[in-house]
Amino acid sequence: MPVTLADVARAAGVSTATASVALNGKAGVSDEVRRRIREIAERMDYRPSSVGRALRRARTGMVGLYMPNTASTFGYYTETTRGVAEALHRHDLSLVILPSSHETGSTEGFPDVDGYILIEPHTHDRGVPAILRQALPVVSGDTPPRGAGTPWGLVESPNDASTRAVFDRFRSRGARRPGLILIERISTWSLDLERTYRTWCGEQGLEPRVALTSARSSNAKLLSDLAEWFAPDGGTDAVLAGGDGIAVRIAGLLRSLGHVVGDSVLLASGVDSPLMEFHTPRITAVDLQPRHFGTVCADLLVELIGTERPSDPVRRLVDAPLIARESG
Amino acid sequence: MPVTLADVARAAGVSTATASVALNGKAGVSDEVRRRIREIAERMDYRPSSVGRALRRARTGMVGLYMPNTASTFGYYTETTRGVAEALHRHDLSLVILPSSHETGSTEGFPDVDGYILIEPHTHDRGVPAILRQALPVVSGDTPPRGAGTPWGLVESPNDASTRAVFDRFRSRGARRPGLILIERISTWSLDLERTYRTWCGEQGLEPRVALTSARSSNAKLLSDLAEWFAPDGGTDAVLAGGDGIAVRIAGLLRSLGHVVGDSVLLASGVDSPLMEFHTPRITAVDLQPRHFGTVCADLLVELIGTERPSDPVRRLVDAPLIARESG
DNA sequence: ACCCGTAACCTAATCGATTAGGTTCACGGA
DNA sequence: TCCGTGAACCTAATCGATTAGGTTACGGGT
Repeated sequence: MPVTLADVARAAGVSTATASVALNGKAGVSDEVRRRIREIAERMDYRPSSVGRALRRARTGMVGLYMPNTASTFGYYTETTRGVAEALHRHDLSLVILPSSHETGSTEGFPDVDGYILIEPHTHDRGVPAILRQALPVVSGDTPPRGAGTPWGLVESPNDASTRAVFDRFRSRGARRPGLILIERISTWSLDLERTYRTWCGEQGLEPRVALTSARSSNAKLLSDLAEWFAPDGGTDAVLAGGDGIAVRIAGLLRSLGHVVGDSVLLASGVDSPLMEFHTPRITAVDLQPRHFGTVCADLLVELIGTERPSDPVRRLVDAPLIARESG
Repeated sequence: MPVTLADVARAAGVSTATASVALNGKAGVSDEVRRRIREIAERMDYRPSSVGRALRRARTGMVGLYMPNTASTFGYYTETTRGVAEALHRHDLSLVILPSSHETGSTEGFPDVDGYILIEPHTHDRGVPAILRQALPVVSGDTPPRGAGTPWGLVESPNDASTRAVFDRFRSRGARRPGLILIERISTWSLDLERTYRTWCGEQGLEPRVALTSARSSNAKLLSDLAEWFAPDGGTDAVLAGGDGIAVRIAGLLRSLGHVVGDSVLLASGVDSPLMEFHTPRITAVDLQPRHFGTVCADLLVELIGTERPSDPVRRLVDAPLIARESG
């Protein structure tokens, strides 16, 4: 039994209409009455019901966040989520975490929202096209897979530029056989990394070396798989690893193989995190600025809510600087 | 302009009351009419408005999640959030991420929810008492700080038992001067670790060695701080580190100091994660089962919503097994 | 004195779903 | 035949906030 507008109006001896107008700062009430109503509302600790308001305004004030249910990179999603939540809050919107509808591809049971934010939409995730099919504003962080539909807004990181920055740096530090290690090929991000790397290799006259490993295979398995890859002579002498977790893992395996990270083999991570800064040696990484990325997604969605669907997605770019450290 | 119940009713030639009853499977409609209404609703792709329903039922179907805004342990929060979101979804509830009201201590601007879940409530977080003050069901994952208020439900991990398990294991592997490294003293969890460790030291006739470091201080700083702590003779020879990130960090620093992790110094992490499994050497850790923990919190809250406030918090325990690995 | 404009309020409809409380009608029993 | 009963529907109120569209009453202009 929370305090309703009617309670406040009754206490102030006015109609709900007047109370509403007074509290919302609209014209049509005397300053005197407005002051009194405000005071009474304050004293009664009146909080407008978001439900009543939502019904009338045909806006729920909710934004749905959809992310892959495999958290491949560790701090990244937490940071992104926080960034989104805080930015939305500044606009009086709330963030709802949507369950993965990965297999079902159904938005059944999703709450009513004013728009969606998609983070890292994966190619095989059936929930992604289901969301894009709806007539609501969608901002996608990273390009959705082909055929999934077109978002209203698109927030991108310059993956090509940062990938090149990593490999150019490897090259300038004397690497002759740089390689790339990925743990998945289902996000646009990792596909970008691989494509750019292969192009770069072509330009440099190098043979590309791409290893696809699993986030689940054991260290022993991975060690034997990669032993040849990192063989002392003719092996990979610089590697970009997708994800902060995988970079730490590779660093350990390289030590087991007798390598010195940052010296006999250069290492960089495609995703920066505190872990990269505090690893020994500190690991060179691309800072995707997840928190900032989240706020940009949220702010763009806020702009798009209430507008017509644009003919082409509105694009935003979030810088992703290379943080150079000892490892590579 | 989504399809409303009235649209369906009109198309079926019945009143909204009949349509509502038919679609909700309540008695009072003939099977024939029910079938027809269902079919029409299906064909029109009718989705009940959660707002209209919420207004009438005086339930929003939303649960608020409040977490510390410092993500001290990396994958932990993502996992917990997913667990909560999925469990709630099974009960047709949605999860809203609340912004931190750390400094303001105000729930102003929070959306209307049916209950709250607090994860790791920190001692100095003013949002925690603000939430507990409300007349809504709250489930707290970890005990809230003294004076913050009493939650309706409490989900705990056996921190004492798992801390003891770690140090008993250190002891059985020959450690003589085990120590504890924390990065904060504001969560019940870390306070539990420290208290249990000190008690354990008393029982064992050992001098406790607790180091409080910051998640922000540089490796160089930390290395010089800890050099004496880990001195070859008489230094700490086994350490429990709070958090997966900090454990990896300590592992690196120990290597710099000439130690062999798992041999000259034993290392364990208070929080397990894929990182611990894939580090070289693999790091012994307490598995807090964050995903499961999240579902237990959610399920408990669902039980409590709609009931009277219990005189004492309803308690649930989530097991936290020690995952023994090479490091310690 | 009369008219008109306007500030300051109020009445009532509206958003969508649910539900208490009718109304109708068919059928069974006396 | 008449009444009672209950199934099958319907009407209208309700939840809380907003807002279009009145209704007063007061003041200025002529």
